[in-house]
Amino acid sequence: MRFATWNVNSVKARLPRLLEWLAATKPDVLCLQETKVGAEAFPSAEVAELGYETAAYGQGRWNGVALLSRVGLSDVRRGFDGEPGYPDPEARAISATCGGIRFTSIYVPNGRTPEDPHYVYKLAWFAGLRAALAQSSGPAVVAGDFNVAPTDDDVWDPGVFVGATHVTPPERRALADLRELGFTDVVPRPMKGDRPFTYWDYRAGMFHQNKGMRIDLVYATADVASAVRDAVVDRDARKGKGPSDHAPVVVDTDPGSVF
DNA sequence: ATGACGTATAATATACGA
Repeated sequence: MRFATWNVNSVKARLPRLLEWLAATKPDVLCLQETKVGAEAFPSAEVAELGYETAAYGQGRWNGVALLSRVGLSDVRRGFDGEPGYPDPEARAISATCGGIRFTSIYVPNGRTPEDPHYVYKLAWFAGLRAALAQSSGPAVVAGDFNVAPTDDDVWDPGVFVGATHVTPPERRALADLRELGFTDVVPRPMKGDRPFTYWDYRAGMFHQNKGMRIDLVYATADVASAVRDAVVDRDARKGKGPSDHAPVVVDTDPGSVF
């Protein structure tokens, strides 16, 4: 199986690139984030022409997540039990069973700054996600924009991030709490350079200088993680005219593995 | 060259992103 995660930063604005990428990469399952459309406006018909079923969860202007699958898509759940909101729950998580694996596409709250109420919300959201995942069992993949760089090696210059969100000990603790549930961080290889960054700010030529962050993560249960044969950041998708500021992470499991 | 911010909206400025 090939599965992937990609923060597309608006599925409407990215639709031509998304369709081109799907046709070329052919993932069996794709976790999308920041679709920025309501479920009714998701381009389901367009991706259906490429053989994909869609489950979308959106609220219009902000957030929005979706799952695309060509290996089945069942038991769709939007959000999760006990999900915190700001104050109301936002479209940040969607789950479905595809090819025997329970996939969850997540877009974790940004947090803005460690002093901001959104930072408290971010940590509460992680805690809620952890509690919900603790209630489930079986092969699972939680993939998406975690908005946390797991280590200092996952940002281009730790000095720049002193006092900033995405690198604080409580945020990294939230990731560790998920791993303690039995999830493995499937670290991809970079296509180029020494570190597998997945996000580069649009501004000031950050991509071209490889000043990025690894914040798009794939967390897999042991059965799935042990079947992984390759994982890569598709930085080609960050190139050219009109890219998202995030690159997809593409994971291949052993063809002999059945879940 | 990958090439110097982008997306969305009750819009011509503002919120948000990380």
